[in-house]
Amino acid sequence: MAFFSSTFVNKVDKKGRVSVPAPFRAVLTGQTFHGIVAYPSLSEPAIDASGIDRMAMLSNRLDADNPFTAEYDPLADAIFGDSVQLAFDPEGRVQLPEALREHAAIGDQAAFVGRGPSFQIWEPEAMRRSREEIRRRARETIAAARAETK
Amino acid sequence: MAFFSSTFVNKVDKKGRVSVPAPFRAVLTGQTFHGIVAYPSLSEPAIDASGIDRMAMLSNRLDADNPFTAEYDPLADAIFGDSVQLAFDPEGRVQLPEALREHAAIGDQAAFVGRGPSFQIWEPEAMRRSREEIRRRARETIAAARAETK
DNA sequence: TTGACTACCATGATTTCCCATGTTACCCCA
DNA sequence: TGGGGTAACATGGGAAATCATGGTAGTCAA
Repeated sequence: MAFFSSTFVNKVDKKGRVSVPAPFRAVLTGQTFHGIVAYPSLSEPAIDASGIDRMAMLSNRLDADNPFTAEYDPLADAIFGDSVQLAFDPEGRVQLPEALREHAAIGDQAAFVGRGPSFQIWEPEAMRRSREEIRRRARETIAAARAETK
Repeated sequence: MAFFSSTFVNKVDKKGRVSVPAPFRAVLTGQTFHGIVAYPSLSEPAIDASGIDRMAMLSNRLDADNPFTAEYDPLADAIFGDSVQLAFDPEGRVQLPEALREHAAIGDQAAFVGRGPSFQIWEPEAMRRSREEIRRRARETIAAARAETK
């Protein structure tokens, strides 16, 4: 019943290792796989990630919802085909594969962004820009809603 | 069901710690997470906060929908990316992260303002000004309404 | 043997916990 | 009703544990 929340920026060392923020690791304790599952985001230059339990759940839901629809194949393919299980080392770090780092343009820093049941990993500057854009839109939506009620 | 009400001003020490007013803590007892959830207000220089149960509710609603819809991203980001879970220390204090303190321009004092199911944290002087402004507008609205009925 | 990966160790910084203090609010009783 | 006592609370500082990070050595496989 814990969530991934908040944002943490950690360093990526020469070997490609990154510390997963301790609060995130805490959320994952007790799961069957001691690490995270990661795959490239379908819509953003970021890495989507969560514990393995959620992947299992997603798999079930996808399968139950639409195993024969047109959307299933590409979706299932994108998610499970490109997903990687990254185990924690004794210090709670994971090794980001080159392909994932490239997708998110991650250099020597990685931003972990909580999203409730899952989280994302961004290149910090790209995340800042994306977030700014999101806030701008949110404010516009609010403003539009207010204008309507007048 | 209890509500956050009244206003309390407490000190922020060198380490960034603040006592959450005892009456507010009392409202939060019994929740699954012993602390508060805080995030920057979209429209004001203040910090919005509440217990974690409210977050859990939001999360469940989000996740019940298909997590691959277009609305999911910005919403999940706004709610969880910017929110922080702040645990109580044994004395009932929380540590306000630098980013939040900055957003609300909080120095060595913080004002806790009850808002029913949630509360806000302000820099005391900014809160005073904001309240004054709100009252002024309320008076104007009333005055305008009276003028119309004449 | 080389390269990649994993475990192990060291270090500095931060955070958390624990204890002490002063103050205020509340209660009980004479 | 006045006074003393007690409990709750906000606050401060120091100690201990946690965490992020960097480097080194060992292991396995190609």
